[in-house]
Amino acid sequence: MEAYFCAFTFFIMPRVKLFDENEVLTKAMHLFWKQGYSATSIQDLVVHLGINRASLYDTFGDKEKLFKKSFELYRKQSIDRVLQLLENQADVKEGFSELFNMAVSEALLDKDRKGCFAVNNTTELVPNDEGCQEVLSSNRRDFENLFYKYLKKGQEKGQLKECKDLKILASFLFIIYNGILVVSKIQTNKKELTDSVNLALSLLR
Amino acid sequence: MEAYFCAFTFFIMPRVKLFDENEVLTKAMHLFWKQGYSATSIQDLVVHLGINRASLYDTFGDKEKLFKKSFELYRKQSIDRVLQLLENQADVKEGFSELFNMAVSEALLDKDRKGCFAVNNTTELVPNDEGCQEVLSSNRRDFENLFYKYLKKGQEKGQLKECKDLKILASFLFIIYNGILVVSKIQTNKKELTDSVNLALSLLR
DNA sequence: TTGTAAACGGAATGATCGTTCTGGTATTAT
DNA sequence: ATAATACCAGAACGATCATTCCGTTTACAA
Repeated sequence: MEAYFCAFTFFIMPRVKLFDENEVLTKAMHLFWKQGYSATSIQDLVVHLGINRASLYDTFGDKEKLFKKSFELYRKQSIDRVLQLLENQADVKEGFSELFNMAVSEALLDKDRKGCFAVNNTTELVPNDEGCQEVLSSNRRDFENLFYKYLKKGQEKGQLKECKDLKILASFLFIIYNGILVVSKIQTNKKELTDSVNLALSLLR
Repeated sequence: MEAYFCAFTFFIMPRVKLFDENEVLTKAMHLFWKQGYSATSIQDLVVHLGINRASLYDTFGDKEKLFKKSFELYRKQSIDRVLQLLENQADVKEGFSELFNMAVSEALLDKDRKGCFAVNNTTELVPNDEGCQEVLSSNRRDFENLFYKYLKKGQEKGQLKECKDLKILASFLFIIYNGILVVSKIQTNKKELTDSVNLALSLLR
């Protein structure tokens, strides 16, 4: 009887997790996105995430680990969104037009002026954090590859008459995308932004 | 005699300043540029500037004032450099080519990967600091106006055959410039960067 | 009921933050 | 020599930082 009892104590599973880890991580993502790594304190996180300080450490390790997990979530979500947006648009030029104009619209609507987490991360952390550089390099590669495949598909459908090097075109579009994400944080005139975007898109012919 | 003495005590000028304020400010600029505002401590500054903690406060007020003065210095220097670079190049397209390629070269040479202080400042501070937004807006306007005047001059010399809206072209070039400054922090392949730059410049015709 | 672990509020840790203060030294015009 | 000031080294301030720990409550499977 005692042996029976001891054997089964290993399988006791008391109190399932109450808060949703992904939900909490999403909140952390938004706070880091808005404030950056250095300017966000654990106290900020405790208040904003709505979970206990100790639970935070138990679940995510430490501040840096939580930040990196938050950024990974952002990265995944943002590339998924872009992928979906482009896949839903059969015309190449129209696809990039939607992507860039969406970036502009969202930037101007966001009262927090968070910008793009990846860009923010690039400027805040790259000088000192080496591990971060790899993540951001992967991010750039992922976007450029995504752009490239989309361009290729459009080319095969005959939507690009001028025979440009699509690799170059993809990295050009990534540069433009980043430029838009930065400038739309300080330029609030939508027309000026969209005019510039359209000018850039005139290279897709 | 006593009256004579008292009158002249107003004109006693003991011990002239030993350190050069501009020299110290330049050092502060480089540190803030590299590390950002939040991640730079007063202790960092004391060590890096080589002046006493109290002298720092006597001379510059507080951390925020020192940061803003540092950024103003950067802003002035950077626009002066760009102005000079463009003025020394009679051909519009060649001028922007030099500007963008210089940005790429400098980014790849800088082992600190500091990027552009203005871009860093945009991403780090805009969400929370309102006074900073005005400075950055002025910065954008200054650059776009500078670009516009340079384009105008080129157009009058017949260097731009296609009749584009030069205001739009100027803000497009500012977006590209910002994009280059961000992407060159994580993209270390020079050829890919310059190829993209050249593609963007093909809009100048 | 009972054992187990999740989650909690909140205190405590030691380090570092920005800032101010103290006291002493160096320099300069009188 | 003297008065005035620039500059320094370093201590001290209270606040906040990231992190750990404690004691208690909660929920669930056995």
